[in-house]
Amino acid sequence: MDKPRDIKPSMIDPLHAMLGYQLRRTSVAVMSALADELAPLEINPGEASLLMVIGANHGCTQSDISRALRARPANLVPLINKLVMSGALERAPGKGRAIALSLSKAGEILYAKVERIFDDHEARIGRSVPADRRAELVELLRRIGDDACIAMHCAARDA
Amino acid sequence: MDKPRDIKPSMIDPLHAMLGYQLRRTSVAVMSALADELAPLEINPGEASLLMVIGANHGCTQSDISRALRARPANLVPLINKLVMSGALERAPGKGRAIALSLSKAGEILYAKVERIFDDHEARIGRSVPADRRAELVELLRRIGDDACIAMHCAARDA
DNA sequence: TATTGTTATACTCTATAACTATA
DNA sequence: TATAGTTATAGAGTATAACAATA
Repeated sequence: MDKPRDIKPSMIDPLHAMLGYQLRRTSVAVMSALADELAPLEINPGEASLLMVIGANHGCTQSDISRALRARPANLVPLINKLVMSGALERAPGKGRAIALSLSKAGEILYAKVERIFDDHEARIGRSVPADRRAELVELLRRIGDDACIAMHCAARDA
Repeated sequence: MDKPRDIKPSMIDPLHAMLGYQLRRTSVAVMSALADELAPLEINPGEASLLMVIGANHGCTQSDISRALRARPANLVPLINKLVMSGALERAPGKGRAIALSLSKAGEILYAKVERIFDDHEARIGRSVPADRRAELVELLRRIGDDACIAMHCAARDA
């Protein structure tokens, strides 16, 4: 994690007021904090969000998850394998080649712990935002992200 | 970049309302868009922010930059080397072992292009935010990031 | 054939440790 | 010795291509 070194007072930071840069800085700091909070469970944020999605969507498939989390199916394989290996996830045959994923008994227990850590984490990072403004902020972020995506695909199409 | 695949309507996204998750999603989308916008200059966002910092702080050193950008000095080496190699940066002897970095003539031209791309990029991603709210949003992000950092170091200290 | 899942792989980012050079 | 810079390297995270399995 970044050490909190003081920046030389004479330095000008031209990125200081930039939304894009602060988005990235904040995201890195927040993800790093979440990783620390999850460390006692010996899972990382990626595995934790996998558990959250499966816990809320019992029987969903790997491609359902890849669409929900916007991750490449290939990159989910090692995460799912680890959680199956550790006994948190169970696979059951699904339609076609699909495999339905669900939480085992042990998985439910882990899921409850992850859910709690996520809630605490949210409360912690949300402290700086007035409570009545949080939903608005999340919605705003979602819109900025969606617009960036759309702009990008337009650019790709025009090229 | 993520393909805009539709999520199955029956899927519940438990992360949808989470600030931490949307921060990350948005940051990834925005950075990816910036990378696309910078591609014609054959530099990436990291190299571009290096140029921005040096352009605004003529004669600064590598450790000044690493503090300003919160990057490891070791990770700046290949970026600086590339920009020196391409003729955009010049090195001059500084205090002690320090090296003062500045823009060459060619670097100034590249810097102007980068600055313009950054400005356009900011305008594009800021479109979703009412103009009178942008500074407030950036300040809010900065506070969330700083708090996450502090909380993390407290946790590390308490452990 | 279209969809799903898996393997292998490569590239980027980020982190640490160990080293050199200068005051 | 403290600070600055470099090298080598290891670990995530994320991307693609090629392939296998099922309807």
